[in-house]
Amino acid sequence: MDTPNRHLADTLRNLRRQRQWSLDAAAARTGVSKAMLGQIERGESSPTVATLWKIAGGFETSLSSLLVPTPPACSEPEVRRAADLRRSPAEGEMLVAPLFPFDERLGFEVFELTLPAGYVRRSAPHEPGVTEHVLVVAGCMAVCIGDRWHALAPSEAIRFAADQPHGYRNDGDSPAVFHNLIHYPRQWGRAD
Amino acid sequence: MDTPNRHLADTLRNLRRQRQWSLDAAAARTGVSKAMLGQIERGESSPTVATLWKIAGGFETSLSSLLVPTPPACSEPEVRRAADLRRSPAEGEMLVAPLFPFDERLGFEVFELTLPAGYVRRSAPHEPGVTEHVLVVAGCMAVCIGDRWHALAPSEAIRFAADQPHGYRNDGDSPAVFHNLIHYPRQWGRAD
DNA sequence: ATCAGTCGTGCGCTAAAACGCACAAGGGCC
DNA sequence: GGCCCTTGTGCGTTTTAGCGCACGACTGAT
Repeated sequence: MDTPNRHLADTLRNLRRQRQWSLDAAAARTGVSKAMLGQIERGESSPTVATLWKIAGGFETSLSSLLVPTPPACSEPEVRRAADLRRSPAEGEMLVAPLFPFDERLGFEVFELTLPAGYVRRSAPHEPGVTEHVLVVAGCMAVCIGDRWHALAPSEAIRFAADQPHGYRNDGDSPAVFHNLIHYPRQWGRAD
Repeated sequence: MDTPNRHLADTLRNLRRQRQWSLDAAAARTGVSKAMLGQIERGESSPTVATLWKIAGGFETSLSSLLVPTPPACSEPEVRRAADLRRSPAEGEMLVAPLFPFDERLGFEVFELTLPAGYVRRSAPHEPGVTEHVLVVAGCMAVCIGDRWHALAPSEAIRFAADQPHGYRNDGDSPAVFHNLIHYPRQWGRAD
């Protein structure tokens, strides 16, 4: 399988053309011979990590951008209407409205959560490296991280590592609403 | 400079140990000889992209994770209190409260924006690949993407490519509040 | 003259096999 | 029982051989 070599070939050639560098110029900047660069650009050679590192350095770019295709940003605007959001909750239960599902390119997902008055929820830890954000929209609530509760008012927010037990609690008399933004550590360039 | 090889060596050995695989087992799964794997783990060899691809495949992980150190997630919870948020706006001006500044590890930043009644703002395009999210907290507003306006009510949201002219408008009589989440394309493994 | 591609050579990556090491299971003996 | 030696097995390392990466020099084309 030479998928990464193919992509490497294309991006490297595009990068060089884009900057109007000759093979010699690129060789001078990267410290890699022009012959090697030419072969890589044509997909005839699979460079070692060491030379790839020199190339990335000379081009002042990242290793990853040379190896894995940078996913194109979403072109069409995506709107979430109220009609899409209202998930039927059991009475007295938490209401979960997915605003934006997980997107590989962005690395996170966003929910709108509504907690009935007095509601308490504890969540199991997520995978290691997961970061959760709570942005209070309305109501008075508290977030539990580990064993400490953090009280939050509207317009306040908290960010915490979610790979530990955590929970939410509504301290007020009216429903509490908050945006829940969960970020997962990126896994780029999966091989299968 | 052998920084990536050093990191590759450590992470590869850790990964294998963590899964309790012998070199033979790893060789069977990756299709790379155990001798090669041993040398790479010991930092004695700089593998080619092709073999690195096979290794990533066998370990069911990403190329990037083998090459660049995965930044640790934030360990201490970060709270944004109301006191931190209130930026003094000129009267009749837009109020910008930074909730979470840009974080290299997460790739985005979050603001809370408040638009006075009738306020209209146009923004210049961001860099290519930037994705913007508008999550309406209160009020009736509209978002302009390119030349089209999208009306939004509370609890509604929109995601769009921000590398084009865009703008916000408050359609109601009361201030409109929304969370603004801006994602920047990641650049991993810079060589310098 | 400049740029891209090719040729020949050496070194390094890569795989298969052989090696050394540690540990556990037995087997014979006192 | 305790003891020593052997055998076997699994693991990581080292060796051997060759294929391919990587470079400098050359050629051709515009």
